[in-house]
Amino acid sequence: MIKSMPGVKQPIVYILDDDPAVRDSLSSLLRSVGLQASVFASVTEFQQTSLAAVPSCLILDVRLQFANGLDFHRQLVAEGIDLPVIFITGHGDIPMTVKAMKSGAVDFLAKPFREQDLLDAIALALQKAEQRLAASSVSDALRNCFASLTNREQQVMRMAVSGLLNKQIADQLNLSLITVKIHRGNMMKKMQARNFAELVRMAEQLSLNKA
Amino acid sequence: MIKSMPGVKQPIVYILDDDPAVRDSLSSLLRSVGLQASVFASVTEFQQTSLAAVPSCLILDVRLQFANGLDFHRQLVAEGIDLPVIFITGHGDIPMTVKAMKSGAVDFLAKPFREQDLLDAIALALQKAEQRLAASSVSDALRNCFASLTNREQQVMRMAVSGLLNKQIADQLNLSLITVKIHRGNMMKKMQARNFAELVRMAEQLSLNKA
DNA sequence: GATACCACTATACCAAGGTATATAGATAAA
DNA sequence: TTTATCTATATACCTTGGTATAGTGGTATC
Repeated sequence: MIKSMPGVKQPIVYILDDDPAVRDSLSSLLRSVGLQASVFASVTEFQQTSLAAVPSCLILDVRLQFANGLDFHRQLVAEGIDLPVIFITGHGDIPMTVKAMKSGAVDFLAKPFREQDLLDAIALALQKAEQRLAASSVSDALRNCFASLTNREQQVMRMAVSGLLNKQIADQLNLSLITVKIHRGNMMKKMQARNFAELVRMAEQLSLNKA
Repeated sequence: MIKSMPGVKQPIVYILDDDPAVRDSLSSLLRSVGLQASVFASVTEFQQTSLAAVPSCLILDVRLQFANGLDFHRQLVAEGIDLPVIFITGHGDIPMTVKAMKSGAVDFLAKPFREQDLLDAIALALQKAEQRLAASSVSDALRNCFASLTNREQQVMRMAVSGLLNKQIADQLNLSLITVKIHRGNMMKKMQARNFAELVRMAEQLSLNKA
């Protein structure tokens, strides 16, 4: 059903539930469809694990022994860990569902649920994870390029993409025109921008205008 | 509580519910906090109304007499009518809630709910409506500028922001260099772009690269 | 037929961008 | 000490962008 494609790494489904029976049944369900599962009994146990750099999602019980799944989800989001989350719960209600979905959960399943519903949710979550991974790897590459610039080159890039002429940049930085041109040329090479339009779009992705 | 600010038009809250008692109680609740309400008993009645160009949201009953609120919401989204929607229902369950939230609803309230919860949801919805309105008015202005360009000028703009040199544009369009320069100059004036970087960002907003 | 708009071209000129070569001071690492 | 990197500058040269002026031809509107 789920084939291992060349180039795309094997996805991982994390399961965080304090009930051993649930952990077992879920992980065996996942294995039966060829998905790799990784189970955790507590928030602390999960936090001690470093997440693999593959498309992954988290199946999260709302009511954990020592924690609230919703709060933990919000904490993950606040920490910038963008892991698609699927909630499962035995004691759900509508306000809880709304809260979970507002926080960005992919799905919210009340027990008992159909296995297929969970598998569908996982498929969607992993798809989102792949997209985010692809997007972040692009912007990672961009950030690396930008970080490889010297301070001056970064300054010149910011000012250039904001629309300033070389002459204006030179005035504001108290430099000669030729110096600005050279910084600009080096910057374009390091950023691997084939033309100025491309550079402007890179700056947009890096949100250089805002910061 | 909700003051009429100068410059910001009076928001409208649409109410679509087939129960007259609900319509009455909701609209009097809204009026009591100074909000303008506009009530509808059926989907057809709502569709016959042209929406005002002010921040607005829709309070939508899930179970209507001749229609499904969730489906109607999806239809609105599909038609590009981006009106923040708050669902209310007397017979809700978790899957229904998930479906509504996935479609982009602002909130989902099961009766009986606290009045304050609804008012909070409305405040959030109207805030979103304002943001969308502001964003769309900006891109409307941009689209008007772009539409005011002649065909040639649009072509030249697309090619310029994709990074092509005037010479390359001239070759591809079988024009002389000077003709391209003139189209480009006229285009910059009409787009009110102060520099090329700004033009690239305008093109991004118009998503000229995709289409 | 006059007017307006669009598209296209040419000449001429100036401003701006970009590169190569060469030089030089400052600083930090091997 | 040598090496490397960053910073800054100058001269020279070429390409590209942009504008003004002037003119041609087509099309549509009044």
